[in-house]
Amino acid sequence: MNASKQSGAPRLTRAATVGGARSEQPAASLGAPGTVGGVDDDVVTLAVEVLRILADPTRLRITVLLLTAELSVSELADAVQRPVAGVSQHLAKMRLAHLVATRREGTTVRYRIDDEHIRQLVLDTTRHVEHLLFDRPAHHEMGGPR
Amino acid sequence: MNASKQSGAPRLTRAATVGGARSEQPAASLGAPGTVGGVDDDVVTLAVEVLRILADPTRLRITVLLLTAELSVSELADAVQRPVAGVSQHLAKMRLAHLVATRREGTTVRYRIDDEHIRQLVLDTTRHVEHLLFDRPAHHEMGGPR
DNA sequence: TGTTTACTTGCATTCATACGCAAAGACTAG
DNA sequence: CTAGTCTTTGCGTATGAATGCAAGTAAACA
Repeated sequence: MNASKQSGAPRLTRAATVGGARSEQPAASLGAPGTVGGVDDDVVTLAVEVLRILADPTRLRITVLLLTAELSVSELADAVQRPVAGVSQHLAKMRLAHLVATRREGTTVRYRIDDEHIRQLVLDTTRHVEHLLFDRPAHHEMGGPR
Repeated sequence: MNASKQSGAPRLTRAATVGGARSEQPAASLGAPGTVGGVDDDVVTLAVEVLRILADPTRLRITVLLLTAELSVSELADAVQRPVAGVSQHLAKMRLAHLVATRREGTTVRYRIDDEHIRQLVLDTTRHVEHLLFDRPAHHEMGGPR
């Protein structure tokens, strides 16, 4: 019995195949090389890296703020109501993943989103989640200060 | 100095405000109530919950597989090349977050994505990431199997 | 040069999560 | 009821990540 193959996932494999460079991994059973579960490994890796960064309240807020404005660390810290040092750490990770770009202006550093794909990804994500929230009234409430 | 307000983020606040029910939190400084950094709290909470789930290689692969087919646990386990028990655990979390729905068929359980918003979110995400990968050839390689 | 402002980095603590393994449920078939 | 799948759940462990605090760097200014 076997149900993987490319029976499902559309061109997820193809698209990345066009992209060029990728890591090599011998497929254990079947499917295209560099592919597991019908999804290209590199796409999964990159997607996970980006999603992981967005999957944090503070970073998500920062990202959304940066969608429309170029802001400094202290401005962001003030906006999301977190200590500056912490925000800086988050920004460092976002920078490592190339989600944001920086520009120095005197002693302050202004952050922005320079990648259009990232911008669209965030816009679409928030949009879908808003619809999701609209369709389903609160499911999982239950206190838990955090 | 203050740079937050709604100077940036578009209707992220409005949209959810229409949605109705949400948690209550007194804004520390300013901005709409139930809002931090110009982004609605509930939208952030839900988004983070969903993103967290997608931000795992196995779960992302499973999700993509379920985009186009209704599969059983063992089929999924085989496809993503992971032990059945582990896949079941992942599916449990996805179920808790209402990302997937199940249907029993004898001894087997078939999983599927029943929410159209989730489907679109995943499709858009993978699409954007593919473009991302296409534009930028590998940035962060560096030895280290797995 | 010394000081102030703005940001970054290092470190320790704490909490969350993924993984593997083993046991328990659920359902079909004899 | 017993045997055999398929799936779920519990548990211990190891790894990863967020947070707070303190020290370090960078640029403007007196």
